[in-house]
Amino acid sequence: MKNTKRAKLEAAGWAVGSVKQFLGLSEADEALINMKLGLSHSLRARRQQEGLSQVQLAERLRSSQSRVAKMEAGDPSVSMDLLVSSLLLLGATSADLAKSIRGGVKGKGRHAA
Amino acid sequence: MKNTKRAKLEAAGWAVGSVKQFLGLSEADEALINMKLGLSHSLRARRQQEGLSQVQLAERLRSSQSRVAKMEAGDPSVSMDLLVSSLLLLGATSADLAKSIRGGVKGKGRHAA
DNA sequence: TCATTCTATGTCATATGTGACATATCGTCA
DNA sequence: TGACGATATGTCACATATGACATAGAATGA
Repeated sequence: MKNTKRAKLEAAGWAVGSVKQFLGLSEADEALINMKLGLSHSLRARRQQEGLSQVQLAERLRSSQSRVAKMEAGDPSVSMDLLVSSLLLLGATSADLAKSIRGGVKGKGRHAA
Repeated sequence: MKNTKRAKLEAAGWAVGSVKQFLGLSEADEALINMKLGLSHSLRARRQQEGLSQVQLAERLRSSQSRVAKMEAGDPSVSMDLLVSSLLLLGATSADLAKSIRGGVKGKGRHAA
């Protein structure tokens, strides 16, 4: 993963999938990104659900606010492992994660195709 | 992740979950490991389905035989990202992955509790 | 027995991810 | 306006994952 524009575009609310051929993304790359974005959004949703700030969540995860921000932004520098283990620490079940992964990005995107 | 005995035990066919308190594993750690094992097994299943050797699969993935072996063995050194992207390259869909993740290890384990 | 093929395991240099820090942006309230 | 809290972004030292290589074990066939 190199291109950073990608994540920015997507985090900015693009309908994911629309940027596929735009950059040289393979189907697999695209799918992986979608899955990660699904997890990112789940993470933010759960955090807000619990009424936590990024700082508070970072404490629970024994991480830092900046990393939490990056997780939620779908930054290419965050691994799926980190997203998943964070969600698990927030109480998500395997079934929850499966849903996030399968559904990819759920939030009604602006610019929807 | 540090302990390597863990993966060995599990790869050896233990009913996953039975080793939980045995080592100092949190629920989250355990869940993550289960998910990874589910993916590992899916990978092996798909490879065999296609009649590929580990060497052949490694070529497709632009990786090496040893890493494929480690992926399939559930070695702690392999990331979820690698497992997932490998499965995607093998043609798995998001739904397939969701299933593997949700179900964790599927194979009827010996030593079942 | 020896070859051959496939898989497992250990090690290493390099690539990538991570937490931490600084700093910027944004919104809200006085 | 300024101050405050929350979030975003860039950078860096250190940790971990990765591909590659060597080598060992296991299974099969001659």
